[in-house]
Amino acid sequence: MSTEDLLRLDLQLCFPLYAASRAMVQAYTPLLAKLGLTYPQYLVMLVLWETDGVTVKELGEKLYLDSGTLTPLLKRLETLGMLRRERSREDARSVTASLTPQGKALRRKAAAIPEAIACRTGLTLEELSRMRRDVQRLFEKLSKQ
Amino acid sequence: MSTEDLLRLDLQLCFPLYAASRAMVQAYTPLLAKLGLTYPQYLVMLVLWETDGVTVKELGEKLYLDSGTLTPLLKRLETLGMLRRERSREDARSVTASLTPQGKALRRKAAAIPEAIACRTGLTLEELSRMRRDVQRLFEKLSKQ
DNA sequence: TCCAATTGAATTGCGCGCAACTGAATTGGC
DNA sequence: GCCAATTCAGTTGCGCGCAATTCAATTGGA
Repeated sequence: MSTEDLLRLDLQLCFPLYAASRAMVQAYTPLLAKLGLTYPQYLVMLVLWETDGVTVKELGEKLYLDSGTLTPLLKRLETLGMLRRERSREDARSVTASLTPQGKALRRKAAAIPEAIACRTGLTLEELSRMRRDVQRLFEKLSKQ
Repeated sequence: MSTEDLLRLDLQLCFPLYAASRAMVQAYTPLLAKLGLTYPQYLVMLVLWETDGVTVKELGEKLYLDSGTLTPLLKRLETLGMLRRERSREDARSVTASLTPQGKALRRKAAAIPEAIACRTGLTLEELSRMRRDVQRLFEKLSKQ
């Protein structure tokens, strides 16, 4: 392939990835709007529904986001009444986010979302699983070093 | 799979996609910094290097971005001296972006980027090609309707 | 030839992402 | 026990993305 070709938009992997990621968020948006959440806020809630009471640092490690993104996002979720933020007693540098009853209750309303999205992709569960694994591997290659 | 499982972060396709897309942009960032470009600005340049003199509308159709994103982005590229923006004479509603000599010249410096990124993924050209096709198909499914 | 509907770009407002920095708390080497 | 180095959250600033709106130019039907 020539240098000419290598710069062609339709031959890049980055562009479909970028477009698909945005289209995925757009697919979630109307479903999440019913819960009053944005997509990144939904990711934080997924973590908290699995493991309540996590620090900003732990959230950052799971979601690959830093405090510059998470601090204002968590403040918004706190304002919405989904969680409480409080300084850790053991280590006053860290802040822990814990679900309110309302935040916990939202889980039931979110339960229908994954299947709705899976349907939208038109892929079988096996295809979805393989794709997730492949994209995950790509992420790991790109993120290390 | 239970509803419990369906909400697990590590079983979603959306999250690897979101993380990989951001990691891909991060991989480009230091390479593009040498050209003075951000990743979305680079995408606009890719379009212009293929087809010089496109309207905001055409750019939006190729990149799936709207004027709210493109107008300020194009103004920044104009300030950088990469392109000129001018009202079309045939239809005064539309605005055309055309490369300056400096914008055209930047292509040569960008020529090395695609291969550098391809190496970073650690995938063969066949694997990259298959992945691009799969992600492209996912995008098409998600974006229609 | 009107003029209502449509189109295209620009603007506004908001929520990310992220780099760079700040400041307080903790740790670890001596 | 001291203090330099590190860690953690928060802040600032900027560039997207995108919804919603505005406004001017064009189109198309009566």
